[in-house]
Amino acid sequence: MGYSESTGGRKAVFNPIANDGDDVTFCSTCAFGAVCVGHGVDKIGLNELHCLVEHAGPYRAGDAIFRNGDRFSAVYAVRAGTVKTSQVDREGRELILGFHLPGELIGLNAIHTEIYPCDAIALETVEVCRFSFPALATLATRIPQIQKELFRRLSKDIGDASQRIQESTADERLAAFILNLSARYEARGFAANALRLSMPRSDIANYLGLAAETVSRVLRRFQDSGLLVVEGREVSLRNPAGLREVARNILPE
Amino acid sequence: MGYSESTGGRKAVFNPIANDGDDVTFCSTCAFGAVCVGHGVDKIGLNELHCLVEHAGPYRAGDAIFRNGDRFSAVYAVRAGTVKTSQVDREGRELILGFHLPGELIGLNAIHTEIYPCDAIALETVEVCRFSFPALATLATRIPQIQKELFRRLSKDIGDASQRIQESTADERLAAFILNLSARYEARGFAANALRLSMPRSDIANYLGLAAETVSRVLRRFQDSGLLVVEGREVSLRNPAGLREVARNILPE
DNA sequence: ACGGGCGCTTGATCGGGGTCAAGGCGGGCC
DNA sequence: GGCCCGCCTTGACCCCGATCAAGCGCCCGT
Repeated sequence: MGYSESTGGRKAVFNPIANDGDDVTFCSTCAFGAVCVGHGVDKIGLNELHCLVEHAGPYRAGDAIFRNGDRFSAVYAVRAGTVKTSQVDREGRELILGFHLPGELIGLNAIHTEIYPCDAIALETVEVCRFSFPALATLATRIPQIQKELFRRLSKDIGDASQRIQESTADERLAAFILNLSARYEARGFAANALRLSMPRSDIANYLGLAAETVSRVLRRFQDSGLLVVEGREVSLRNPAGLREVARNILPE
Repeated sequence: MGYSESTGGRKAVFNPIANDGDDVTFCSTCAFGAVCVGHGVDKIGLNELHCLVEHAGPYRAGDAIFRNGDRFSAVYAVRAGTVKTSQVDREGRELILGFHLPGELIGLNAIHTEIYPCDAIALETVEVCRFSFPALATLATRIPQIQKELFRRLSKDIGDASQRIQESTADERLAAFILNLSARYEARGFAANALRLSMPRSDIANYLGLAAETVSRVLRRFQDSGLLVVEGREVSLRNPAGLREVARNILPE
């Protein structure tokens, strides 16, 4: 609600670069919204982040934010839309690393080699915030809360990737995937029980290590047993507790 | 060579805490050896790291360096021996996250929650260096090379975990596993073509998402086709190029 | 309105590897 | 020294999900 109402103030901002909204609106869905507002970064820190960020986009579905092999220079926070990151192995097969919603950071896996190890592709209309990494790292030395938040996000990505390795059945994986998306949408203020998949079945299958046909069949079985209703890419959760039961084996202890 | 000869100077060191060797020897196999010696940290930075580190161990096989659920307070660099990190899901099944050789950092995946999400268990006699994380983070704000090295290691862990997700056959996984171990041993100055597995087959199987029986069978097949020779936990690579060929599908592009 | 293509679904078959079962071997402890 | 237990191996069987194949429906462009 505050979002649409605040558009009237869009031009009365102090931020000289990414001034498409006032500071609260600008960061409310942004990667650093939490750290700025919630983790003790003061007005000055917020200001400095705003000076650092560059708003980029919109990208259309299929456009690349960065590409495998590009020289690493920045991390990006998704601001709107969904981004998929993926690699291609030497057989030409795609391996999808993740689907990234607004507020999530991409490019962190490139720090180590200074080369992006994956493509970042818009799945729908996408806007991002670009943070020059050298500048961000320098800022992190001056503002410990920003350093801490970077450490946190890197650490979380390790845990998330580890979680995906777990042995499990197609049912467990798909249930966990839907629940995970649902939770992330909910955390962003969307309905928890109705979500729109922004990627084709084949991408879901690839991400989960399944065949597209299996995704289709399992979704149908979930629907037949009343767990959810699927209509194209729209999914309505009808029995979240039941889904959680199906996924329970691979949810964190 | 310089190692055994330097023992004569063991007591003539400036480091007040972890003074079991001179500075070069102490760090030569340590997580921060590279950053101290190779990435531009000067004498002062090295000194500061030395003041921060606490040498711990020896741990015997089966001992825990830390446990799932423990409050996160420090990261550890393996100094000697091999450490496995593993989680237990709610069905009681183990999920092995990694095997960590000397010079590798463990505990980075706990930053995010401030709770260790896994057990760290010694597979043989192990010594570690403990770095209080708050102190390390503070030091990182003052010494950018240390901050950078932490970012790098976190980033690398993300990439490593992502790599493991890839669909692949038992043969590919096992070949890649052996080659990976071989390369890591070689980078630490050990023979590349003769290595000792420090974990039981069941742990290898768990780590690779296979059954122990499959590991056994595939190793036998590799041996029958002349790729390597297995004798208990001793593995001799006889045809590394052939192994690389088997693993090629899942090696980075 | 129509054609075409891509994404999705559903069915049929097949195979890699998990599981169950039964030894063999080796090392530690009394 | 001998026993025992845990690790490893080998064999037989079977199941989940991949693959192959066919058809459907929706959207998009002309």
